[in-house]
Amino acid sequence: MAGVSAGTVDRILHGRGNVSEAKRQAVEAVLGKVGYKFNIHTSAVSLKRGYHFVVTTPEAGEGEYWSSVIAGIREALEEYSDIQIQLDYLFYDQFDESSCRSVFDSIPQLEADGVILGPTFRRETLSLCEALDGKGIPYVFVDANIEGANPVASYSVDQEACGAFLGRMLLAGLHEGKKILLFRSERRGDERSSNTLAREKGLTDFLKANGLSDRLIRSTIPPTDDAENIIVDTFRANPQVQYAIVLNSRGNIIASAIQNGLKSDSIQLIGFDLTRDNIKCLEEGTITALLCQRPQLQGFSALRRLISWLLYRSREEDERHFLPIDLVVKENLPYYREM
Amino acid sequence: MAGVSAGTVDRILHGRGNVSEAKRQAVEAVLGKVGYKFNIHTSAVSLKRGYHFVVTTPEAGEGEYWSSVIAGIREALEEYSDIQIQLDYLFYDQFDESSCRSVFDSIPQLEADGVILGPTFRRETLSLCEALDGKGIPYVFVDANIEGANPVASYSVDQEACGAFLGRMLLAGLHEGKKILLFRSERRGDERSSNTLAREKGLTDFLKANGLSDRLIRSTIPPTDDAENIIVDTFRANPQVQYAIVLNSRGNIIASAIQNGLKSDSIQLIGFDLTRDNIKCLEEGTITALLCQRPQLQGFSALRRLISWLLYRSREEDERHFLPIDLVVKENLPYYREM
DNA sequence: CTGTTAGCGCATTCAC
DNA sequence: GTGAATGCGCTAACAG
Repeated sequence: MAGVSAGTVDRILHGRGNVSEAKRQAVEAVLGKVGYKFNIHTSAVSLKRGYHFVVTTPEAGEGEYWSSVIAGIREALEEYSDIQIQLDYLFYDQFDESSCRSVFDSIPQLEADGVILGPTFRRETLSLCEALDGKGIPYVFVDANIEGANPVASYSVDQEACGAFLGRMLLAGLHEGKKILLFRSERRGDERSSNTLAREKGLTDFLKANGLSDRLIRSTIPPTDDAENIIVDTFRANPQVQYAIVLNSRGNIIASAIQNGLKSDSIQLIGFDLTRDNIKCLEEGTITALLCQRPQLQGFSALRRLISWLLYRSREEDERHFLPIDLVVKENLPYYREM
Repeated sequence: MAGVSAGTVDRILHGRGNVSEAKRQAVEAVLGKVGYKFNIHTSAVSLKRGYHFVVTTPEAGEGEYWSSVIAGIREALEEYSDIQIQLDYLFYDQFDESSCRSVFDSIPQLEADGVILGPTFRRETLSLCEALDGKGIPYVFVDANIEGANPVASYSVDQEACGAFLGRMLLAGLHEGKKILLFRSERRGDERSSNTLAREKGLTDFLKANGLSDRLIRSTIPPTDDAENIIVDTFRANPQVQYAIVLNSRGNIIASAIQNGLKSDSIQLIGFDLTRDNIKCLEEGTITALLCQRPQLQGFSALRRLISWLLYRSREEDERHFLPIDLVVKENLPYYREM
C-alpha cells in the first residue's frame, strides 16, 4: 500500500533507522489507516536470537512469598515458550545489605538483555539501576517501586491502600472497648521494610480518620528463641485485644503462639500473603484473614513486559502498575490458586 | 525425526485421520520426546478460515454485571486478533422464560462454530444444549454451570462458597445482640435465580454452623414503585439490624433507601458485583463491601477456551472452572479494574 | 494414506 | 537506503 518492501516496513516498525523520512511517513500513514497491530508471536517465530534475562530477588524459600513471584515468571516463560529465553536467578539475603550489594554489583557485567528486580535496599537498587541505565539494559520492578530509578515498568500494590483496607476490616468488626494489637517484627540489623512501613502508615491514617487511634496497641516480636513466650505475655497483658495484626508474611508465628500458649479462639488474626504456612493457618482457622498482592501476576507481568519491550518497544503512558489487593479467608481460599 | 512429512504430522496433531497406525505411533513418540507444544498463534496465521461464534446471555445494560462478561469476551477477541472471529450477540430477558426460549430456539440454525452461553432457565438451556450436542457444536458456560449438559468448559464461581464467605464476614463483625437483615428481591413471574439460592444456602449453612441462625431476618423487596418505603419500614421495624445483605447485584437499591429514608450510617450493607451503581455506592460509602466473581475473566476464559478447542482439541481433566471470589471495599476498589 | 508446494506475518541477510 | 530471497511453525490444496 505504501509502495515499499517488507524490509523497509520492518525497519520502521523497530525504529532501526536507515529509512528516508518520506517513506517513513508514508508507511506510518498506512499503518494507522489499516489499524496495524504487531503480532508478537509470529515475530518470535521468525526471530532467530534468544534472550538472556537476570531475575534478582530476595531468597525464595519454598512456599514463601517470593517463590510465588518466581512461579509467575515461570508461567510467563511457558506462555511465551516460542521465544528462546534463558533466565539467571540471583537471590540475595533480604536482611543483609552487604549480600544484596555483592549480588547487585555482579549483575551489570552479565550483559543481560533485561533484568527483573525485586528491590529491598534503596541504595543498592539505585546504584544497580544507574549501571543498567548506563548500559541501556531495561529492567522491571516487582513487589515495590523505587523512586529515582527508570524502570520500563513496575508491578506492585499500593501498600498504604493495603493498610487502609486492613483498617476498613477492623472498623467493620471491632467491638465496643476492644483493642487492636499490632505486631512489628524486629530482625537482626534490619531497618523495617518500606512496604511494612507504608502499610502501617495506611493503617494508622485510616484509624485516626475514623477515631480509632486509641484502640491500637503496638508490640514487637523479638528475633530471639523465646519470641513465642513474649507474644503470649503480650496477649495476657492486654486481655481486651480482639484483633491481632501482622504487617508482613509471618502471621503464622503469632498464630502458633496464640494456639500453643493462649488456647484462645476469640482473637482474630489478620496477616499478609498466601505463604504455605499462612495457608495452613487459614485452613485450621488460626488466621482469620490474609491480605494478598497477586505475587504470581506480578512475576508474570514483569517478564511479559520485558519481552514486549524487547520485541517491540511498546511504550505506555503510566508504567507504574498497581495490582489488586485481595482478601482471602478460609471460605474463598480454595479458589485463589492464582492465574 | 519420525521420517514423515509435515502434512502427516499435521493430520496426526488434529486427529484428522488418514494416517497409518505405525506412523501415528512413531510421530507421537517423537512428539513426547521433544516436548512438543502446539503454537496456537502461528496456527492461526496460516489458517485461512475464520470462526463464527454466538454469545447468548441476559441483556447486558451498560455498567451491569453481564456487560463485564461481554467486556471480557471482547478482550479475548483483541488478544486473539490474529484469528478471524465473528461474534453474534443474542440477548434475552432474564426475567422472561419465553424470551429466553425464543432466542435459544433460534441458535442451532445459525450453524455457529461455537456458543458462549450465560444460562438462566434450566429447561431452555438443556434443550439448547441437546440441540447443539446433536450438531456437534461446542459450547461453554459462563456465570453458572447447568447439570446435565456437556459443555466444553464452564467458568463460574462456587456460589455456596460465596454465601459462606459472606457469613465469615458477618461472623467477624457482628456485635452482641445485633441482627442481619437479608433482602430477597421478588420480581415479576420470577422464580429466584439459582445463583441467589445457592448463595443463600451457603450463608444459612454457615450461620447455622456458627450458632448465628437466630440473628438472621429475611425480608423481601417488592417489585413495586413504593419499594423504598417498604425497605425503610423494614429497617424501622428492626432497629437492631447491623448488617443488611443483598444476594444479587441490586444492593444499590437498599443503599438509596437507607440514604434517603433512614439517614443512618450505622448499618453496614454488603452486596454483590461491581456494577456501575454499586461502585458509586462503594465510593460514597453507602455500601460497605461487595463480593465479586471476576465476570471479565469469565468471558475472557470462555472465548479463549472455545478457540483452543477448535484450533486444537485440547482436553483437560476437570473443565469445571471455579474463579476466585473477591471482596471489594472502598479502599481496594481503585485497583480492581479487572485483568 | 502420504508427500510436496505454496503461503500466512514476520525478521534477517545480502546485494544493489 | 532499499528490495529480494530465505526461513520460522503452521495449514491447505493437491498430486499421486
